[in-house]
Amino acid sequence: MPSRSRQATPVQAEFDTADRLHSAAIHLLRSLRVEDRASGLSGPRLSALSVIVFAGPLPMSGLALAEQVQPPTITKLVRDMEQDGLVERVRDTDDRRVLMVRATVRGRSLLQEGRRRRVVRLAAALEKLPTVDRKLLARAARLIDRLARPPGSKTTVS
Amino acid sequence: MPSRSRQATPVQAEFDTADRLHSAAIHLLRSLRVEDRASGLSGPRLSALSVIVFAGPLPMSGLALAEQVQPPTITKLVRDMEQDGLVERVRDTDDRRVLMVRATVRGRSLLQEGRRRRVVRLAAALEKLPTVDRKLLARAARLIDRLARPPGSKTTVS
DNA sequence: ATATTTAGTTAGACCAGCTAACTAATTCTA
DNA sequence: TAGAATTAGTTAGCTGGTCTAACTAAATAT
Repeated sequence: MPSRSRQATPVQAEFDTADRLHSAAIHLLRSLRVEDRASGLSGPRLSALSVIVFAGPLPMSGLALAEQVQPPTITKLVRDMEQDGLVERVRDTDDRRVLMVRATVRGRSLLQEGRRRRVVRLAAALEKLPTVDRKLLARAARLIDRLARPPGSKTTVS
Repeated sequence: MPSRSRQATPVQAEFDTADRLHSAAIHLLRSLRVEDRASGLSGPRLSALSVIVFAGPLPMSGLALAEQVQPPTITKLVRDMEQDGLVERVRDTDDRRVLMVRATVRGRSLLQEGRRRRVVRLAAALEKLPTVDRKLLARAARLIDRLARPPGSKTTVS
């Protein structure tokens, strides 16, 4: 629903792009959400689990940072995922305040499955696109992700 | 967190792009969410209000369609927005089952303000990008949005 | 005239996010 | 080294957005 540029001043152009990107992201995620219940892995879980699998084990705080959410959000997320047997929390022996989160075998395999499910529809749509468009989107995805982690995000994660 | 392609088979390539796009979208929205409370317009509200302003007045069902959510979601969203004086619901005189939603003056002006706030950080980041990248993202945004409305979405709504 | 369909709502559940206030462990400092 | 300050994480309690199932009311079709 963006693109209400009357006469695109330079600034207006970026603004429109930003707006369009924003609403595209909303719609994209909404359309993917359909697969959620099927796999038992929602977007946030999927995203967190992915970090845990590929960058873990890591402390709760590290996960919060990587996921750009507040600590309590992670507490709840990880607690629920632990209950579902996807991850485990292990007290760090050096610093006994920190809890390391690591994926279980089940978590690992569900991640593969869940990612597959969730993006499969998108991947299918992608396949129908001309090669140029696909390449464009591949580059765009990287750009967007960088854009979305602006100031001091030095997260190694992905 | 994507890009775990060992050897990119054709299918694998699309899968990776899809995955990356997915996680880019999550991160993008999270990073934008910071501005939410400031403007009082969350993502969904902003998106819906945008539809209402530029494609409205329109029936609840039309809004649900445009926003790709179930009717009850719209009921609540619009009810709350009405309470906040952003929109009004008017019973259609022809078909007295339908409720037309239209933006109030306040809604209109808050939309401008809200969009500005919410995407301003993104737009700023965009400005720092080389022109090629900006153009790429502008095209990508359109593509993504189309991708996200797959089968029979003939919504006129931008 | 009744049955069916359609538009929207209500009820009730769930998940994801937040802030504020807390506990426990660690580190700093006087 | 005792006490203060900091840091990691949790709990409690709120808001918002989403869903499905079951409903009401209006319109349409048989």
